[in-house]
Amino acid sequence: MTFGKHVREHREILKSRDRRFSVRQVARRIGVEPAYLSKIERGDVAPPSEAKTRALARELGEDPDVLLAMAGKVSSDLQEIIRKRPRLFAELIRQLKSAPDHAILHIARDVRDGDW
Amino acid sequence: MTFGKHVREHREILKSRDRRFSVRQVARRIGVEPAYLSKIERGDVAPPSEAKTRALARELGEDPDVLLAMAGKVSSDLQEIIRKRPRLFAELIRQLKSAPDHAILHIARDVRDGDW
DNA sequence: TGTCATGTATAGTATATAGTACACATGACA
DNA sequence: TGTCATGTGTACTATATACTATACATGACA
Repeated sequence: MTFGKHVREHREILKSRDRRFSVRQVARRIGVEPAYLSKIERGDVAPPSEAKTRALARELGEDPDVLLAMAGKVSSDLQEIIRKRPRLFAELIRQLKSAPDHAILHIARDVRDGDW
Repeated sequence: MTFGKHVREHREILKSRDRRFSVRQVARRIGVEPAYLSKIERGDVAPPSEAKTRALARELGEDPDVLLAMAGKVSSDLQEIIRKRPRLFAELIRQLKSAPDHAILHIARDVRDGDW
């Protein structure tokens, strides 16, 4: 599923229940021209900037990290965390490349619970 | 320490022992114009692309992830790993933001040893 | 049946990114 | 003392990114 199709699909679902989710109105709320959002949804142009993608996620009630990923981006706050300790994070992330989901989830939970 | 100063410093050290580490010769080996490398080292222009930064790291015997971090970038292979499972990695990385180095190292070791 | 909002086609713009090409002054050194 | 490599100043360039602005055809609906 491409970024555009995904956005269009979700927006259409919301629109079917609330007509404030038209291209024009959503565009207005996220701060872009309607024609631009239209082109984005049809894949006519690349996904928008991180800021606009975040606004769109908020508007559609979606996870910004997921939408950013679909846009081919990684959140700038995550990048900053990695850049501060590149060796440590690079190694860890590459180690986790093929780890099962539950392992990653488990580690995150342990860290959150202060098991380190 | 900026990217440029760092590169210049390290290249100069190598050059003092081996004159093949002149701006011109390093530039030639990494595939850029000498004037461009000169400008990069003096911070006259932004750091080069990921590919050139990697070539430079190889040339200087440095960790590419570290040099990329100094260039304000995160390796594209890491980004791809994150983008494939954005929710999991986003949560984990944010959890680890203020974790001590040894904790991250410890986790990486556990994962490598298959303790998951 | 007029108006109003809708989606979209077309054309254009500003800024950033990632460099090249060439010329020139300087210092080493044979 | 001529030549050669060195570092760098100046002037461009190509492509990507991230949009805006305007106009138009269409369908709803009062």
